[in-house]
Amino acid sequence: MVCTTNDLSAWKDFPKGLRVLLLDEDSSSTAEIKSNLEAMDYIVYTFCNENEALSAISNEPGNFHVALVEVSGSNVNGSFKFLENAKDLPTIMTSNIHCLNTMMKCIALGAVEFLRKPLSEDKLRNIWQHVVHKAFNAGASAQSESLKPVKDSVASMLELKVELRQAETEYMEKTENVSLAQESNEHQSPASDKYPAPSTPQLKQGGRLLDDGDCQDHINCSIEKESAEQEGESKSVETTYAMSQETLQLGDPQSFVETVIKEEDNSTDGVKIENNICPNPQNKDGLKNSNGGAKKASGLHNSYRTRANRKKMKVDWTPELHKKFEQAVEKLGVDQAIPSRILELMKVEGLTRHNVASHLQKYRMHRRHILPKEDDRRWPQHRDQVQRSYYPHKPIMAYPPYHPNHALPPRPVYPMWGATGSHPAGVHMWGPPGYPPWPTTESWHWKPYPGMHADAWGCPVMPPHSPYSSFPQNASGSQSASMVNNSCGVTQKSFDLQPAEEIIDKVVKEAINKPWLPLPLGLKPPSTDSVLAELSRQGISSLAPPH
DNA sequence: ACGCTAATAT
DNA sequence: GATATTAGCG
Repeated sequence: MVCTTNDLSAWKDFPKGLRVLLLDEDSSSTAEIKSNLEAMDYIVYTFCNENEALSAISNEPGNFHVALVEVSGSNVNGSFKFLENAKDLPTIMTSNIHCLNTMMKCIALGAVEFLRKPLSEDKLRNIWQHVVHKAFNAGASAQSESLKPVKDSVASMLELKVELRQAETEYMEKTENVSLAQESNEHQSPASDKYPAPSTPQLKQGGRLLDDGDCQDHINCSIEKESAEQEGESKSVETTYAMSQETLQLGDPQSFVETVIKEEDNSTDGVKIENNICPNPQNKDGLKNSNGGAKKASGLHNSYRTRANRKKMKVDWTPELHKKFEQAVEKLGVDQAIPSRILELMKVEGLTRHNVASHLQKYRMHRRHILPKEDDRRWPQHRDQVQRSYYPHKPIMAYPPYHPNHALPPRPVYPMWGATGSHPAGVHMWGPPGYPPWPTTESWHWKPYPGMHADAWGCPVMPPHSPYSSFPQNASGSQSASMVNNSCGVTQKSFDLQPAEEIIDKVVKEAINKPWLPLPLGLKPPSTDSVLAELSRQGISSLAPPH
């Protein structure tokens, strides 16, 4: 075809000579773009309607490397038609209109990028990237003759670079770029062609997520699978996750959540390279979920490369990721929340149980250490009756599940995870500014019983004066129990019956074994005073710090 | 195997 | 110092 080995040798100054199909109905802008591109040594072929362009493609397949297509208001369908019929050609859409839906549709139809007009020189200059990406990431079917030379050429360039770098470094693993080249040769999946350039072939993701209809996340950077973590050196097949067309729903742009995992790469001098990619901050508008207005950062992720080394990945617990974590925990109930189940519920590709366990550990620590203080601080009058109200412990206490619609106390002061307000700019993971990072409004259910909304909570209402004998809802008379039952209309047989000894044992035991959990009703943690009193009774007058 | 905690690393 | 990973134990 047009790309021959001669071209290859001529491509020392790549991307010079790359052939651009320019489809634009507006002749003046066409001329401008053309001249700009030509100034950059691209070879430009212009067309003013899609049929012409398409026939040019079909007549001379492989003649073009990349297409630049205008999406005009008047002929949107023409653009789409082109897209659909030129799947083998990396196609960049350009437009004055930047309607998110249109953009989405273009991308969904296979466009590699959507550029807003006016097309700056920078934008134009870089269009070759899509050609290279295609050359390396497209399936064999799409490996047209025009791409092959590109690939070879680029590969050889990269190899050159590798040698140079190796010369100046002591030890270094095979450069990712090389493995990239090799991998794309070996692991190409047939279905992996014609995806947006920045994204690499993806795993399809099955099933829906949490029942609130939340979105699917993809970790867009390669992580090793959990199965690989126990086995020694099995070269784990790297997978890079990106948006899949199956999950793409045109009318539902908010269903993309940004989830980023940083990959750390201790290369030569120990400089950390973060492969943190989220290049398209495009749609911030109207990203409200119907079920609660959760804001979603969205973005198509440019997974830049596919790598095959076994470096440890660092999971970046973005707000989105954490939110899923939190939702999983909520769904399970704090006490039932164990790493494996959370992992299951989160349905995040690539996340390992270890990651979740680690996060869970922190989460619990946070709850354990910060919350009681918060509680105290907010209701000092009940200092020695710290009541932890969120306790959906089904088996024993039969608390009602989390109710998403309950009213929140106005301007609640939620506990912060990290230092109080001393987070620099890195708060990105802890939610929108002004909000405390971890506990989102949905997840923290601190209801002082004085003003508690029993309707929403169902029943963990306890008279402020209730004695701290066990099970005040029974001990203090059936009155409170029945009142509660009446008021919330929930039948709670367990409250009507005198708890069996074993139940009490179980509760107490559990309270002891799982200190991070809220205490069941009627149990209270020892007050500071009583602890001190007991200590002094035992002859201990001062406390050594916990460590 | 799994969950949890503590130690370790970044 | 905060946060994620790893190791070790039950």
